[in-house]
Amino acid sequence: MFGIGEVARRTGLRPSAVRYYEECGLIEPEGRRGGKRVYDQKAVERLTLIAYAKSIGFSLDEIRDLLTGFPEGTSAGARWSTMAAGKIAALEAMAMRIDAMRQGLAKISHCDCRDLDQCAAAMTAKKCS
Amino acid sequence: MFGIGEVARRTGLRPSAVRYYEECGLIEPEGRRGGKRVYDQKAVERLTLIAYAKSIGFSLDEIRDLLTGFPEGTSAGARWSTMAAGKIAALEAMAMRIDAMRQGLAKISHCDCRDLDQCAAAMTAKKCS
DNA sequence: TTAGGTCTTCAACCTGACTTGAGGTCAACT
DNA sequence: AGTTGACCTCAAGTCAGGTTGAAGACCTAA
Repeated sequence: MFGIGEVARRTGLRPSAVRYYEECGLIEPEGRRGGKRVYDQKAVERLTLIAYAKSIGFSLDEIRDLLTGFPEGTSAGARWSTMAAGKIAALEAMAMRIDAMRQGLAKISHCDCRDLDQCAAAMTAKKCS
Repeated sequence: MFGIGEVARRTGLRPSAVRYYEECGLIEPEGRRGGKRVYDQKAVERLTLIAYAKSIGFSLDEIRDLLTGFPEGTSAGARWSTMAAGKIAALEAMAMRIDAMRQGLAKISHCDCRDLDQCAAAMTAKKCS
């Protein structure tokens, strides 16, 4: 049994984040002892899962769906792949966006306008090389 | 000479955004007429430039630097390439981050854990395939 | 007894780029 | 005279994912 500080230490989160996740409905302490939250090993595991889900792009709302938004007994694979479907498309879009930004940056890096005013004028005229 | 609404229409921005850019020091109206902001063609061009800079990843703070943070007479190319240097690295990092997320998503999509608890336990044990 | 350490709650703050709303001005048209 | 419509200012709200601070409770060791 761990206090919130210990759970935080074990998961790399901060206590305030753990409380915040509780407020968002992602996790509940196993109980209270003298008013203090008490957690078990499963909480550590669940928080690790949450941290991982976050790292691959899920919002807290989505993670709550992942954890509680499926019929009891739905397999992990089914949950994950349902949730991942839209995310992958979003990542694809983001990757294309980044590529466009990179090309934009490359283009303006060898701009030979005299000054920004000329550059701006060229842009407005849609003639900026 | 245009009012703020006309300038906004020509640049695809909203009047509130133009006022906000003014507050941030990115642009000034050419003057006031009866209390109302009045803009010239250069303002339209400058706002177009601002919108473009935003689209390739610059923050408003960075755009203010771009416009006003160089010695008078610095060429457009010099300004852009200075500003772009760090951005390109940041984009690279972001692209790698997205790739990692994509791989994470692909991995968990064919997870064969019975349920999320098992999946979480496997993750904590660093044995999640 | 007192200090230290860990925890509690609740409200307020933070970032960035705006938007929204209230309440008012002003000129033009009917 | 009245009514649009475009504009003004200033304060506050929005989004997410938390953090920070104040004020207090509780336990333990010196």
